[in-house]
Amino acid sequence: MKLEIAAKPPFSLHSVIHSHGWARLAPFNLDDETGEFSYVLELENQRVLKLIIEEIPDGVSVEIEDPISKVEANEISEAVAWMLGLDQDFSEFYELARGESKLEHIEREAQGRILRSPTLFEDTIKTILTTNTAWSGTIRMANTLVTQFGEAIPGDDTAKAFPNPDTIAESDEKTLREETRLGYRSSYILNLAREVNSGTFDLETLKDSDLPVEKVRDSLLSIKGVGNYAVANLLMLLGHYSYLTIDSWALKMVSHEWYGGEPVTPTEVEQAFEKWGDWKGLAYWLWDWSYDGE
DNA sequence: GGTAGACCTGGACGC
DNA sequence: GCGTCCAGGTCTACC
Repeated sequence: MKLEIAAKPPFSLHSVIHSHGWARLAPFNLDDETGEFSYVLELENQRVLKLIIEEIPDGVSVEIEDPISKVEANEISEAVAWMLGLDQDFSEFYELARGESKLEHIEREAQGRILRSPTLFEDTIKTILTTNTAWSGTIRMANTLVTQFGEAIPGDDTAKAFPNPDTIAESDEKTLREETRLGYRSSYILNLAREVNSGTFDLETLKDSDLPVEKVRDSLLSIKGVGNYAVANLLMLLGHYSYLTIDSWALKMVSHEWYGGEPVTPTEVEQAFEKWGDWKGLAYWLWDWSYDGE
């Protein structure tokens, strides 16, 4: 079974996949040898399917091994469209960026879309898993979480979906610490799963909320484990670019780019991108640093 | 409101 | 082998 989903041009699946590290976090999978890009999705009816996503002339195709119903096809199409930002329009940003040599590549390569998970719950957990750890640690923790708590495709225990809030909520901090090895993040993730599962916190409504970005930010900041860096990352995934994902890497890059290697503060990083207004988060993210950080 | 210090883990590094 | 440091931060107590 193969679905075809249109994307607003210009579009590049390669640019979405490489927009950040998410393609390396389970249940995404990017095969370095074949180039195959896939995601294991659990549908609302709890059916678990592997989606193989490829670029086609006007968008993407999604290959599913087994037959699916029309309702399931619609759910998959909506999920993939969200994950790849197929409806997103960056023409205003492209126009603004013309003439800036450090951003001259973005329109040519159709950059701007940032790969995201089907749910904000999954992206929030993954963002928490990026904090205060090496990237290899983030990959390990996400993989263990999926392996330990995710629903498998029938007959294939190696392919599992991202766990639902209820599955994690039923766990406990000891298990998350000692078996999933999430460290001090265990309590953050357990609290979030329990709040979402109980309905205390309706996280998913923030995906298409009419609230001002400041209100969305406040709501996300109320999550334990989500601070300034994490909230900026989540806002960027939601399509709000007025905050910068200032982490230790950003400080190093801006220091090298404009301050001759001298230490800089988060305020100075903000100032460096102030001219890009509501697009500054994306300008920072897509900036050609051409400095490898070594 | 600003800022030390603690926090899990695992890989890199020096000895 | 072993100890130390620290990585794509955040929270809390304290001032």
